[in-house]
Amino acid sequence: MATIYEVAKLAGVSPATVSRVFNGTKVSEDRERAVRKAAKSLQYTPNRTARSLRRQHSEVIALIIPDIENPYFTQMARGVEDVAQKAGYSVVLCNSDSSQEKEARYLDIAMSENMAGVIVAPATDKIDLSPLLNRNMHVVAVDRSTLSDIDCVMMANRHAGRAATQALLDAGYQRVACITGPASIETASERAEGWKDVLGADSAQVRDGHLIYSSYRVVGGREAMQQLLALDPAPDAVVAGNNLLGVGAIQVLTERGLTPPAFGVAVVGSLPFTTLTPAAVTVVRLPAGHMGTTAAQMLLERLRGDSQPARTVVLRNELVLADAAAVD
Amino acid sequence: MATIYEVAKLAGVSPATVSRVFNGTKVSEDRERAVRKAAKSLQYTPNRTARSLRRQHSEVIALIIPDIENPYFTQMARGVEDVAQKAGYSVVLCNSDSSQEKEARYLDIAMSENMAGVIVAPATDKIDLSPLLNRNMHVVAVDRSTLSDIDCVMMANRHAGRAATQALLDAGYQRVACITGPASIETASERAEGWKDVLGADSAQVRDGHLIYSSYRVVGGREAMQQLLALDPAPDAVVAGNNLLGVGAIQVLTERGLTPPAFGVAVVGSLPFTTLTPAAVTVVRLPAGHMGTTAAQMLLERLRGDSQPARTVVLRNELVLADAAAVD
DNA sequence: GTGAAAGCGCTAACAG
DNA sequence: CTGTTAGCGCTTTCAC
Repeated sequence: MATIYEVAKLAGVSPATVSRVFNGTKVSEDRERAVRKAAKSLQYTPNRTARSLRRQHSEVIALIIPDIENPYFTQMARGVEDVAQKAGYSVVLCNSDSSQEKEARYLDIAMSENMAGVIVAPATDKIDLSPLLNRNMHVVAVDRSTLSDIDCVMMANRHAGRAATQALLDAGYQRVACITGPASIETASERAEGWKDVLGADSAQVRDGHLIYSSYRVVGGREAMQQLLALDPAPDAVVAGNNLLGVGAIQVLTERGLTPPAFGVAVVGSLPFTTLTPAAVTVVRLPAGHMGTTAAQMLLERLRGDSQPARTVVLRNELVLADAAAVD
Repeated sequence: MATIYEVAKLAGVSPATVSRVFNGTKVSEDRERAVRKAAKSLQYTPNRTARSLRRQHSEVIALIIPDIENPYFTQMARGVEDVAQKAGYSVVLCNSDSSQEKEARYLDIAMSENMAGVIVAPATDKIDLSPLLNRNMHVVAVDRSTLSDIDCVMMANRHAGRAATQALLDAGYQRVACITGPASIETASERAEGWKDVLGADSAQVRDGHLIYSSYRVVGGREAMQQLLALDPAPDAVVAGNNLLGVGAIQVLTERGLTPPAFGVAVVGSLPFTTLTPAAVTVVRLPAGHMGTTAAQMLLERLRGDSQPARTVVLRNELVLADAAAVD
């Protein structure tokens, strides 16, 4: 691997000059030409490790998400990438797998690799960002808030829960149940709160176990839906707290011949790969990609030196009564 | 940020001893205790950048994929992660977005960040691995082969294409069309070859434009399906070359009231988030997760010094006539 | 505008 | 077993 010293020697200049050429500092035209030529002939690539060590930061942004298999998060990742790339940053995706431990490990890596910044969708509410913050690293939270005083971009979760529930009621369903994620996850409990808002805290549903906290996964949706169908009286509609829960619930319903609209379904979050009939399922679309771009923009501002107080931005969602399979 | 020098001073030992403690080299028990205590009180974290610079390699593996939004690849990523984690490596995911340029950029980063190795699903067949290989980096290809002489793990694509086509014929469909990805992508052309194998190169379908090369995306499936339905005579069944193509095709069919099995559909690749009726769609399941674990294992072997000739492993796929939504 | 030189934080000889 | 020391490749004052 060629170094600046070899390039310098070949070009007949000092290593400092080579460095300057690759960092945009002014260098006389002829020397620059010589350097570039030498660099090319030696296949020189700047060593980022050395550069980071010297500069104390790299040009890469860490994006830590709880579930790499959930399209919601990968769509968000796309958003982050799009804006980061344009600003000259690369983003590396880390899957915490909803594990606090793995998450801590990746946070540690981001720190000790001198990464430029991190965007994290916290796996739990116990995430500890203090080591990074003490080191003056920039971190922005997405999807879920943290205890730390940092920039944050979230969805209007409670509102989404309300909209989904109301849509089902408006469609004439009588007993609207709710399946959501782990109670310890903010998005899950907030969406459930939205459901309660509409039904009323003392309604029959809320009393009768029509609210199920499950895992944010397809299998969680399946199990919860089965539980709901075993109830007496059973619900005639359900609000699914996220996309995967929605898929699981619909799968079970379809298997039992209760394909929507025979049984009402509203899901919070898009169903990007579904093949369902249009208009059968209500979707409260969450702008995952937009969340990603917003978070990336906020991080970039910080990296550029912006030091205004921490901001929280809440993204509006969009009620879609029509085709659940529509492109997002 | 604390350094080993500060820890050394506080613990009353030399920096080398601190380094040894954090690298598993033998150190007397009392000194080790002193070092750990000092490290903890200073919140010391080893600086990976410095370590990589010195050691000339890091403990992270780069995984470069062409589409982060495709569950096929994220499932593969899960597989890679699972085995890498256990071996003490972290994996960072890079999305090349099917762009040769972005891919090159990430390859460059992997190289200049001294990463331990890379696993790449090539965006195009023109991928140039020589810079990495010249540097003696270990790279394994997944999903698609390269011109370089490296380890590679692939699916039995042609066989999958054959199986899908045959299943449709066995089910009684008469005119089986095929939608596949860009002809320049190996998996796409191979799966189409499988389709041709079954129908016969001089069959009516093959002559009549019943094979469409599209993009490996939902919208590509939609467009191709619309084209096929406009044909006269129109096909009565279709083989979709990958999961997203399958989703797009089924969406269009459903919109036109041709929900399978009214129109036959066989897809190469799983449909993890679909909500379709069981048994309506034939799926040739591709073991994406397994591909990931296999690739990671091969890479790890190389990192441990294995230098046997490059191997290519081809994974068997599995024909699933039943529930397309089944868990993989 | 350019070069010399001093590290960034760590590991790995090399002595002891 | 332990300390001293010389860099890994780069950027960046500081003089010229």
